[in-house]
Amino acid sequence: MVPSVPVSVDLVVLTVRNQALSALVWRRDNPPFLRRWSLPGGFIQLDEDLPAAAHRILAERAGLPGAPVHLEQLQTYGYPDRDPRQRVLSVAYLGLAPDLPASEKAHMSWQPVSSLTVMAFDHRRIMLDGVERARAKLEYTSLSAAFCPPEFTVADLRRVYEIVWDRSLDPRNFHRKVTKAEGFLLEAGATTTRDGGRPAKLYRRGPAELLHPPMLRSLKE
Amino acid sequence: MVPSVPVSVDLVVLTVRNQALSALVWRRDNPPFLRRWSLPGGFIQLDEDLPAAAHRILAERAGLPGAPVHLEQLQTYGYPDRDPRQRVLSVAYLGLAPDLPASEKAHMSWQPVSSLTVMAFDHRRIMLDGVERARAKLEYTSLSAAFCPPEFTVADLRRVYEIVWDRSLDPRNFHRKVTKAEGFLLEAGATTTRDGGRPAKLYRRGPAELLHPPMLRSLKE
DNA sequence: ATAATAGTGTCTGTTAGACATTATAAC
DNA sequence: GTTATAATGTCTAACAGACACTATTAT
Repeated sequence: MVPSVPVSVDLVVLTVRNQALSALVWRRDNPPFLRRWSLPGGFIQLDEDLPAAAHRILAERAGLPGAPVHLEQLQTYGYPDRDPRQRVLSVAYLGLAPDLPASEKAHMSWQPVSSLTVMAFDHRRIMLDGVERARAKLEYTSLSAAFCPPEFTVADLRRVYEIVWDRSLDPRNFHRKVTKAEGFLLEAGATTTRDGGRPAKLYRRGPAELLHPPMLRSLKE
Repeated sequence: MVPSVPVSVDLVVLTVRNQALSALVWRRDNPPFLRRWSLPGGFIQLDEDLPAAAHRILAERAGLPGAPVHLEQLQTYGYPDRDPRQRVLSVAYLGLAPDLPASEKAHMSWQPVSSLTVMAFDHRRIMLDGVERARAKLEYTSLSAAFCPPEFTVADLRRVYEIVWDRSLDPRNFHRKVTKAEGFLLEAGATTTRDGGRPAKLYRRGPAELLHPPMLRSLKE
């Protein structure tokens, strides 16, 4: 006799908006945790793969169909009373997105991570785990570009690092490191003066997934 | 109506034995995959937490009760037909252990990772994901010491890195880096001449979990 | 012209990797 | 003594961080 458990997929979708690292959340309109912020999620269907469920929930529940979101599995949360109604196992996925137009769904909104101090279930823990994963991965992968639109400047990319890490970075050293890292950035050819001053070159994501050398967040401020 | 799925916990327990990175596996004695190597695993019980299930399986199924094994969640595998009999979601855990006495269980043995080219279900994929996680974590955490007995020499630790990474490392540079890394090693006071030559100091694990600076596997051999 | 931002160069201290040398045991 | 391994030291090239300087736009 093998016990079965309902399995949900919950999403920690992060973006950089208004100078703040923000997560996609919705306000619950039913008990338990009525009116608390909650991560978008849903139960997996029979014969549905986990990544497929994550993409379906991103489209249907989160209201971001077809959005260019990097999705990767985060962790699985399973202690028995994390949902007071019944035991639910939750496979969390981490999504990184550029600053998108608002979700089409009612009750769904981007909220700064720092403001989400109280959430439904164990969703705050899940969200914080996702934030820490994102912070760590910016060091040794090229995922920072997942927070940017298809074409972006070095300054755009620097602001992503500064906001996600909550640190200021020297623009000149950052420029040198990021343009020297093999396969990180490809010149798009065009420039922009949207930020004023000398025109900035536009770049696209390069083929590299891992950064050599990595962008280390040093110990000092 | 919420679909439920049986959930198993499978273990990738790794150790360094006979100059080889080895995993704890057993030979299946039932179909499907009769006689294939398989990871130790079992279904979670009602009201059982995931880490608790992992420890229970380590003791009962793997035959290593009370062994000093570092356990951490690896990943969750859920595509629908990974078990041909019925859909099973598997939460994999990674375990790192010193060279232990053999498991008490029949059919259970340590096999070199490189020899496990064919396994039951998707267990080879799971095992390789665990190996890659272990390789990566040796770089920036102090987990290498989890492969060592409570007291060990710098040379012991170096052999762990060399075998897990399949690289040779310069003993002198390794010694300098590892003894300078803050909180990595604590002198145990004693020495040993078990390897011949000048007596080597014995160390214990220090309090640090993260290494500053990290032990990078460089690009070159 | 001034202001603002982009991009390059220079200097210095730290670190990685290569490798010489010394230290302490067994035989 | 020789041999084996441990531990320390030296040198050089690469890199991080601090910061001066030049380049190109808008006003």
